[in-house]
This record gives sequence, structure tokens and C-alpha cells, in this order.
Amino acid sequence: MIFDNQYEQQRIQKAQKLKELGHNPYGHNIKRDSTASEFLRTYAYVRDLEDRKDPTKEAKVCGRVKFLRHMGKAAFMKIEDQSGILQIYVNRDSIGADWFKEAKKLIEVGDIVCAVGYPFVTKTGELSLHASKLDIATKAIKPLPEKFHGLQDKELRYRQRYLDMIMNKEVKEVFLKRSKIVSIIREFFEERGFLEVETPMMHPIAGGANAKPFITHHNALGVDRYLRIAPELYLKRVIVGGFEAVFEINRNFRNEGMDHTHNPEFTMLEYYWAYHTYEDLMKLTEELFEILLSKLDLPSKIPYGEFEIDMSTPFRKIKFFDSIVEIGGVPRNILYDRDEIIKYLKEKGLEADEKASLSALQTELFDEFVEPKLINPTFITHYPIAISPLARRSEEDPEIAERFEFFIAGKEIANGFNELNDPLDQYERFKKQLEAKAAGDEEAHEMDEDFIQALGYGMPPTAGEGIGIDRLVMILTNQHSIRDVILFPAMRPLSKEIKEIRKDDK
RNA sequence: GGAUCAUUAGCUCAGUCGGUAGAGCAACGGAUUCUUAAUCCGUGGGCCGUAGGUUCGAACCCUACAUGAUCCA
Repeated sequence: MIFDNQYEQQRIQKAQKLKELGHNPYGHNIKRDSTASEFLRTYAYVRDLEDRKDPTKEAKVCGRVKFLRHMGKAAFMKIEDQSGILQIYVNRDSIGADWFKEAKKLIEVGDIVCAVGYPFVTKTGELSLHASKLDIATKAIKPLPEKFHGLQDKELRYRQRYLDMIMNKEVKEVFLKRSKIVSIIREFFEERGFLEVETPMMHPIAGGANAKPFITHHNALGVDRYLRIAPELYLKRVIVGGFEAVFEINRNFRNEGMDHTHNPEFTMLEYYWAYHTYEDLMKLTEELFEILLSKLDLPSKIPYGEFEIDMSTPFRKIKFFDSIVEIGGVPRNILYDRDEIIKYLKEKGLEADEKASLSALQTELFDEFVEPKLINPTFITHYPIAISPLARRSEEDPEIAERFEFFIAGKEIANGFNELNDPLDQYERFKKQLEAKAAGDEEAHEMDEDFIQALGYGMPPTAGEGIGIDRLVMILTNQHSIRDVILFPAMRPLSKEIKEIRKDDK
């Protein structure tokens, strides 16, 4: 039996008793005519009345019982709905002596109830509902955690997010804000003529990013499929097809480790804009942040942990190699010398892979000495072409990609570039990736011949950008773990569950 | 992948030197018709994460494993 705990058994019996008394503990079609906060707003005037009550009015409010104080022949309870919390006053004479006596035992903290009554102000000054009727809406058979400290255990909070939401108000606020952020972004792109499209989540070839994919199997076709690591190659096919401004907000899946900035499934915004350049994307990114801040009522300086992030635009721009020198403090004369970089890394007490390519070592310098220092929003531009397999080459310097990455609080938030639309160059770059893969780079791209074909029909000059929604939400809600901005973050199965699964396999 | 810490009642947490397992909230019984984490009196509730080991004796010491957190890679 799943509910075999003593408290749960008690509550199951109470639900049964309620049923016997004609109060369905799981009734349906229960309507209310006011939320808690509407009640408080509508009847705020009662505070100014002489006897501080208005029995001519009546409202029905429903919510979960969060506090319950029995006072003999009266009781106070606080009920909470999505809008807020409202105090209900119940006494024997107003709801009937028999029912009062039963309800006192059968309705408890955690249950969802409905109360009908008029507004009044208590002696201690709280606007409350004076109940003439009280009924159960839904009986909870599991008790809530302790009312003062709430639910603290992080593991339980993530595994049982519903309980976390019931107990910790701030959690609901974060996810409310997340929802608003996504909605603002959608509106932002729609207003500018972008079409929202949906592209496959199951790919025959995992492309569009350097990452390890999840593999699944399509029985009907007898083929393996990859959960997408990025929508990029499909969105560009859509551009080839003639939609000139598109975006998609959806999940990507990467079969990699989990930590406070990585969840195996995460949400990305990607958008592609024909006849625009990555310079335009940077401008659009700044505009998007201006609008996010203003619609979320955030100041231009927002707190993030120990930092204060200055979000005023325009954001700082600096070239990749300049940032390594000016922000990272690395001597410029070693930047293109593998041996010198390895020597430098070792001097700084870091491990250096002797076999690493020059571009990998340059990236290492950036990751170590620059990225953590990019607290205020910063665009890093002019990336080496070797680490930008899908980006267009700069005309002035073929070793540099027309690309930027965008950082806030030492985290990569976005990545954008002029899209490579030369099919032959793209073909060569895929071949290079295949060589890297053969040499052991598990995250290198696969060859996608259909994508090359699509480019063969001609993709107009296009720029595209991906923005990590989870990390963006982290910055804007001052949360430091990606798990705190994902309702149901990935968790290891409990050991019991593993045993069950293994049993089923046999 | 490595290091450190945590895991004790439904929840939040104590637990001394290795010697009968503790509190608050919640629950149960009672008092209380204006309480605010209500208050007062009384009662019950434990696989001390799991499995081994050391010991006359382990929540406590040792080992492995599981899960989580933090830091590092």
C-alpha cells in the first residue's frame, strides 16, 4: 500500500467519514466567485466602516488550508489559492453546531476547502471572511511539511516540486516570472515579423551543435533517432524554403553531465533572420533585454548573487583575442603558439593537454581567464573559424568567423553568427568535423548531406542566434542553479526505483 | 570523473566520551467564540539512508554502496 503511514491512514478515514456525512471529499463542479486577493481588494472598504463588517455582502472563496487554529466554539483558518492567502473565521453558531463539531475533526491543514461568508475585520485588524458555510473541496491524505520552516530538503523539493510549490511561495514566483519571460520573448519576435515554427525533436543525424545526443529507436522504420541537440540545421532549411525570419522556442537534449548550469534537457530560443547580419543580431539582443527589463519592472542594475549586473545598453563588445589579452591578462605574443600557451597554462597551475589543437588551447585560455570575469553583459566577437563550424568566414580574415557569443555573470547566454551559406565550404567544414570525430572528438559534427543539398539550392544571407532560456531566467530571477528554474529537473532515480526497473527487465 | 559535507519521527533539527533515541511543529485526547508560527494540559509515533566490519556494546568508529548539496575537472 502506498499510503501506509499512520497519518495517511488517519486522513483516509477522515475522507471516508466526510463522504458518509454527505460531504464528498473529491467533489467536482465546485465554483468560486472570488479569489483570495480579489476578496481582499473588493472589500478593502470594510476597514473604514464603523462596525468594520458588511454582512450585506457574500462571497465564496476556495483554497488550501495552510494554518488552522481551533478556539473551542470558533476557529480561524488561512486558506491559500494562486492569488494569495485569506483568513476565514468559522464559529459554531454560524455554520451549525453539528457540522462544526465534525468539521473540527475532519478538516485539517493541507485540505482544500470552500467558504461562503461576508467580509469583516478582526480585532487584530485583519480583513477576513466570516463564514456562513464551510465545505471540503478536496481532502489531502498526505500531511504537509512543518508550517514554519516549510520544505527545506533540496532533494525532496526537486523530486516533489508540487510540494515545494505548496510550501515555498518564492518558487511559484520564479516560475511565474519564467512564464512571463517566455511570453515577452514570443511577443517580441512576433511583433518584428518573425514566424514561430516547429522543427523535429527526433533527428536522423544529431547536428547543429557540438554535443553528445540521446539515442532512441523508431520501431516502425527500424531506425535509430537522436533527440535533437539543436534545431539549427532545420531552421536554416526553413530559411532556404523562403521564410525569411523564423524562431523556435523549444527543448534541446544533450547527453552530458549535470551541474548547476546544465540539465540534460533545456530550453533554447533560436531565431534566423535573412538579409541581416550578426551586427543586427547584437542590436536586437540589446533591444530584447531592454524590453525584458522594462516589462518585468526590473531596474537597469540587477542583483545576481554577490554581483550587481549593469544591464544598461549598449553592451560591451570585444574581440575574442583582445579579450584574452585585455580581460584575461594573457600576453599577446603567445596567443598563436601552441607550446607557449601550454607553458603559460602550466605556469598558472592548470592542466594543459599536450595534444590539444591550437584553437582548443586558445579556447582554454578564454574559458579560464576571460569567461568568469564577464559579469556585465558582454559580446565577444571575431571567434576563430576552427571552433565555429557553421559560421561564415570573415572576408578580411578567413581564419575568423563572423560570430559573437554573449555573456552575463560569467555564463554564456547566447551565440550568434552570420550563417555559412556556401555549400562547398560547409561541405569541407563537415569533412573537417568528421576527421576530428575520427580522431576521438565525440562531440564533433556529423556529415548532414541533406543540409548541404538544401544550401545547394541557395540560402539567402542570414544571421542566426540561440539564447539559452534557462540561463536567461536564472539571471533575471537571481537563481544560481538551473534546477531552480526548471519545474522538474532531471534527477537520478532513487535506488528502489532502479531495483524495480531491473526486476522488470528480467 | 575527483574532493568535501549531509542523510535521525510526516516536516525542521539536536544527539556529549561508543553505554536504554530527543525537541519543536504536525498527529491523537481534552480546555478555549477574535487567533496570527495562537495558548494551556495529556498521549502516541523511530529500518538513526542501505549492506558489511570493529567492539561485551555502534546513530556515533571503519569499509562499500545509494541519493543529494557544494567545490574542482
